[in-house]
Amino acid sequence: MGDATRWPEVPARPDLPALERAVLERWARDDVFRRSVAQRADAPVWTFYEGPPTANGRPGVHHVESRVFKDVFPRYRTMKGRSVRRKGGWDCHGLPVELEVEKELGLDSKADIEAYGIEAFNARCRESVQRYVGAFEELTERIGFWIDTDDAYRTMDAEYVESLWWALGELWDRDLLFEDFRVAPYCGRCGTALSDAEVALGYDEVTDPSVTVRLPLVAGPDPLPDPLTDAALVAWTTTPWTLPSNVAVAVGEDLPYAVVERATAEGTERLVLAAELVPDVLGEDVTTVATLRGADLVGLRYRPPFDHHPVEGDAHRVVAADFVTTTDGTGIVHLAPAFGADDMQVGRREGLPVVNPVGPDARFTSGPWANRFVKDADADITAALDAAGLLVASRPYTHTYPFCWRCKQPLIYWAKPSWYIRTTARRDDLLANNAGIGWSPEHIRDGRFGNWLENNVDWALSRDRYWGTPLPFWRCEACDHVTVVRSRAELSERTGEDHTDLDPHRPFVDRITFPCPECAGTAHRVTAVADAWFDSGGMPFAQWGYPHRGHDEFARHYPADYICEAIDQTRGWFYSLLAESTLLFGDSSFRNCVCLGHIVDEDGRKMSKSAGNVVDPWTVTEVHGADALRWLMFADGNPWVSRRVGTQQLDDVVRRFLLTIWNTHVFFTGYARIDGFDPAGAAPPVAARPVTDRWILAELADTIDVVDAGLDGYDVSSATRRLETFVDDLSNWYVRRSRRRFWRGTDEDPDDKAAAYHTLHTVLTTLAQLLAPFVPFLAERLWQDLVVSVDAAAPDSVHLTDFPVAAADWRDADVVAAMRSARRLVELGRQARTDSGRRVRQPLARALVGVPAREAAGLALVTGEIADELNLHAVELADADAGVVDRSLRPNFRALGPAFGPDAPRVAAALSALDSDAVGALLATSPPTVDVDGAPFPLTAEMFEVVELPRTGWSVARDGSYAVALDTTLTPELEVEGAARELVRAVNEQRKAVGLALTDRIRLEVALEPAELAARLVDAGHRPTIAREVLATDVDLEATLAADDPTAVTVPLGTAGSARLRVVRT
RNA sequence: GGGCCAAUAGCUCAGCUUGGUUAGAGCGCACCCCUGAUAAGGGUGAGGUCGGAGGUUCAAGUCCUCCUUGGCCCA
Repeated sequence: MGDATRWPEVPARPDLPALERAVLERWARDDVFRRSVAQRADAPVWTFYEGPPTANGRPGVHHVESRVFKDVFPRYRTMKGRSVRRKGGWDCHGLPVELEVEKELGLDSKADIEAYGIEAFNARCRESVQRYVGAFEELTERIGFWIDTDDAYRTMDAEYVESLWWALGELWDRDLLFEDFRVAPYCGRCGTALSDAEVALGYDEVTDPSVTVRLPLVAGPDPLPDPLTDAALVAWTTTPWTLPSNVAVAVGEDLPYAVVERATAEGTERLVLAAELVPDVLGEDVTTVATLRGADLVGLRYRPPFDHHPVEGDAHRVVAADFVTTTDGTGIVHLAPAFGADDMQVGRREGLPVVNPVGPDARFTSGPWANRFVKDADADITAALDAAGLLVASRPYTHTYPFCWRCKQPLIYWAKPSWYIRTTARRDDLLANNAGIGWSPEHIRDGRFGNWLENNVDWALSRDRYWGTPLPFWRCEACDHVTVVRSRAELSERTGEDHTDLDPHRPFVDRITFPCPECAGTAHRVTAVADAWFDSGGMPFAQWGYPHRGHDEFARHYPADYICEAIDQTRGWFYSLLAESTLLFGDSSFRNCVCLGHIVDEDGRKMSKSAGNVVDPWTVTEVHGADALRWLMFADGNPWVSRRVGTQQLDDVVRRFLLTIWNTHVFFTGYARIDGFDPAGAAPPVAARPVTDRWILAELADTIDVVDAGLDGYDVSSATRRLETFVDDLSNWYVRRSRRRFWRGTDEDPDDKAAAYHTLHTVLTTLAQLLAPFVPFLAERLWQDLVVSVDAAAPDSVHLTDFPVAAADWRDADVVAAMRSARRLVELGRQARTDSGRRVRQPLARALVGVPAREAAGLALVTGEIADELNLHAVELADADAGVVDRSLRPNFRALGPAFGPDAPRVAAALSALDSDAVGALLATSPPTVDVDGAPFPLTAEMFEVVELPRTGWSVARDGSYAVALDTTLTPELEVEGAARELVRAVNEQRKAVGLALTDRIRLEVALEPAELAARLVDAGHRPTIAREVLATDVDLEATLAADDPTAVTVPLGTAGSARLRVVRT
């Protein structure tokens, strides 16, 4: 062994957060992140896109989740030799930012904002975004997410906005942009449409008047078929105020409808509605005249309920729609495209007109109820229907309805002009590109995301807001011609003024006009801004300012190999990325996508400020450390299921995993210091090392394979599970079995000791590399202590190393299998010892073991391990021929099933029932054959397993095909040997009790009871063993120790007697 | 109302893709061991009709259908 190494002193109980802060300092001082990227500069590129977090609030634990998942795979790919640029990004625009600023400024509506001034308002938005960026950057660094925040793109930067302008220009040229009405939830008092998120804030249960109306059928080009003559459709709505705008009714094509007749004051009438709903709507007093399918009604015409508003085009007819159900209403749905998203969609398909007599204040603009808030007109409209003889019924209807979260007014759904991206024109491309994406979990592709794409609707792009990417559409006030401007340079050309330094935000761009290229008019910008999702979906090109600049970077980093966000982004970022790249470039901008579940508290509840169960990431990092949080994220269940984060889970990770690794490290480093182990010294060849060493190296090789394959396939679960198992194997089998090899004297068996040191050192350093992507702090500390401190030439950070590759001579399937059997047998042996009351310290002569036949040969490798672990002199394979075992058969259904089909269970039962002699007879025949109800069934060797159970009266434990029988006989020799072991243990305990160092030598004084035990120990040759084990230079087994000597202790020595002993340092 | 996911030990989760007759782990619990990893470590045990009902199959926790409950997304 060398002696020049300087192993660091490693504290038994680490302060993990402090350790991490020290690592952070080291990374910063040595510029490790930058160097890890720089040293791969010429390697093949692997591209990661940062899905920009909206910096409109302080970061929470859920941000940590996505950020550590964004970290682990780039770290891994870097170690695998790829060039992985980590460009950060910030999503700066959008309604959440505006709302935050509105709150700060005490503004309450768009009118307030405009009164405050758009320029000042947007300046505050910009400032608000920047305020939180700092908080994100700090947390990002603390959790070890390596991302280049200095190089980050910002969606509010002029170059970014210009890229989006270019993209919109491309879409315009390809006829993929258009303007049309869009129905959105709208507050008439605030004068603004609300986002889905805002609408979700204001749902409330209310009772509204619902009306059921008759719509008399009228003959169209063809006369009405017989049962429908003089009949009326029965339609139902909870928004009577939309009836004046009725243009059609919808039926379900495959639903059954009934024509019923009922008595009225004037005679009889015929009504048409869904057959299933007749009793609910009309009661029992009706006669069914005819039954037909919805499809039979399609195309029929009816008289509209009101005629206050001019209706152009082909209206007032029956159309089919798949959203029609029979859960309530009449199965005939009134359509007013101006006031319902479904209605508008059907209206587009059917070419229905839009009748919209409602103004931006949600009041009627014309007709008898002009200037009335629409919902206030419901009662009068119902009365008018009744007066016209159209009202079948009017009932209060209780449902949840959205209200404005600001002013509590009921919202209406209202059509307003809006810009759309014609994504439906590329639906097949979207689906095809989606099919090529590697989703995790896979079901996203055909499930949530695929379904969403199947039902794709055009992307509503415009928002009538302030803090966003202004749509670069300039419309001529004279001829309506639209000019799409792709850059500030183009704007300069068109205006003849220099706008190259323009801030391309409102209100600056709004002020710019230029001559219409088509006529003599002047073009003004449309006032809308883009949906913020258009910003983030454009990041693959816009982050480089492409195509105005950044051509090389774009070419090099498109598409992304990997992106990751929470699962709620399917319709957000994942969609906007796919839609924009499909429409602009024809392919998907990302190849693999990991979707994450949500974070919940330790009891599985959603985290929310109001519940007071929000876990602050800073508290976690300061109490448990970032590695603990990271490992919890990676190892707790699958990434896409919601994850519980709380003290209990974090404590568990620290104790069970991180500290187990640390304890192993402490163990190794402690002894390496004592022995001055030099890892550069000659290592015994693996094949020459003891079986335990070969075993742990084989397990290590397998762990490398599993972790490598897992990370390669974006599967952290199987990787972390394998690492947890490996760490447990290492600590609780390898180290525990090997302790003695480290602390016994170097001169006893130098080769064995060298093998142990080299093996454990290899394992720990490799483990550090395997852990590096997951828990970068602990991995770094291990690497520093185990490698950098003793090898000046080694990479000075684990994150600068290559991902480990298993050496060929580590792999050893036989040893792995044998050790698996051994550990199972040891378990049984311990059980047998417990049952028999023979504690492990008492040596026993031998055990007979039974294993499945295929494992018998390999068992020789590990019988020594079993004997040692169970403190046995011999472990022997039970031998049927020696007559000491009973044999029985265990059927193997895997082979029996296919061979015998329905007979398999009976054959299996017959095999299980055979006694030892019958088994012998069966094995003696060829082929082995079993009789079932008189019929012979010839068997193959695969169809059963021979179980050998020791026949002796020893202490037996059995599990399946494995069995252990302990010979519990205590001979005088074994008794004395047990006494020697007890004595050694007691002396060592005493050494510790009096505060001796591990290396101190002693003089041992022992008085034995009975006195002749001394002679028995000496005669059996235990004296030198005792001396060696307790580092005694002198052993006196016949000392005289006074009963009241406080420096002496009395201890029992098993069944042999007891001892009074004293240790004296020499 | 639609889509997707989940349901396995007291709790948290593996196992399901590729069906095989003994369903595993951690925590917790009970009992015990160890005392040269020691403010650590380890063992043994109890604990399961694998949400329910059908079906396919020689064989179902695993595949299929329906249902129940919870979650997410959308209407």
